[in-house]
Amino acid sequence: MSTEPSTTADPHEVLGYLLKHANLKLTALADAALEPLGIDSKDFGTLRVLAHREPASQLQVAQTLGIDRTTMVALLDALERKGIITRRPDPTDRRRNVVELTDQGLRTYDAAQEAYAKAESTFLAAISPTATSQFRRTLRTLLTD
Amino acid sequence: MSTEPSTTADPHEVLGYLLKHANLKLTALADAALEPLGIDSKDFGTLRVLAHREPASQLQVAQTLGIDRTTMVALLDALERKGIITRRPDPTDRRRNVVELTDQGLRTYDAAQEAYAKAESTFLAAISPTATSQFRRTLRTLLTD
DNA sequence: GTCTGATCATCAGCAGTGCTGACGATCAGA
DNA sequence: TCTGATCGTCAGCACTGCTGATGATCAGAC
Repeated sequence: MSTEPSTTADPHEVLGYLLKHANLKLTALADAALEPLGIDSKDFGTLRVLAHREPASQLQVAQTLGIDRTTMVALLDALERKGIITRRPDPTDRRRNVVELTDQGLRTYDAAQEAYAKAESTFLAAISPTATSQFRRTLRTLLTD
Repeated sequence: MSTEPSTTADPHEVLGYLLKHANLKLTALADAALEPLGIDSKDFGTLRVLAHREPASQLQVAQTLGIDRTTMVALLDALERKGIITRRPDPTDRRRNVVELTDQGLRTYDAAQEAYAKAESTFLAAISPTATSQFRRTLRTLLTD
């Protein structure tokens, strides 16, 4: 049986391939949709975290996104240069930077949210709403395992 | 509505996050399972393509895997150094290299296939077989769109 | 035959990403 | 006041994937 593979004959059936390319496709769609706003899907992830939390430290944001704290630095540098976020020392713990959306950042986020939703719809256009929520639920289950 | 986001409040709900981390988790599991064999999940993809085709040119393999032809060079270099594949000029078109599994490569592939299947099962352990095939089908649909 | 344009594998170089390890500043507790 | 830990930052490394160039080769036009 192990020398007579059948179901794995098509590399396109392999989960790793499917996940990788699904991710690539969605990212490409999102990046294209967000490009007019001057941000990409990675930036958008950061904005989303900031928009839905109390002003957070850099580390908290990074951990929520699942990226390294050193990677977060450059990401925030770029967003700060664009006037989308601000950093200021946390008065209660001056080791920390409090990261917040600026007013402009909030406007950018609102526009970005629409753009991203559109990209996600495009990505999901081929499957039904039921299949979509099932898909999302499955992914969540696989991760929280 | 766009200023009152609800379903997107949790960054972990976002498709991009879910896909990325699902991919990361599966890759980590597969790499760990394949590590004793001296290969990783990327190498395994190459082996699978080679095992299920007529001896193919480098370009064909790269296109099947969806990676760049220049990336394929280094990948095959490593596999050749390990004695898993061979390259020889195609007699009918000497611009091409015919890439083939060696006998050792075939043995490695057989072992790798079992190891990878085990990793995939671990990854999918939390969902039912029905949900698994549904999941696979959905991914395929999203990509062939 | 001989050009011309295309194809293939390779290589150098570049950009993006993520990591480790170090640093200074700061905090919390002994 | 010490000691050890934490946070943000930075330099440096590794990995990946890309572009653009090169040399060898092929196929078709003439």
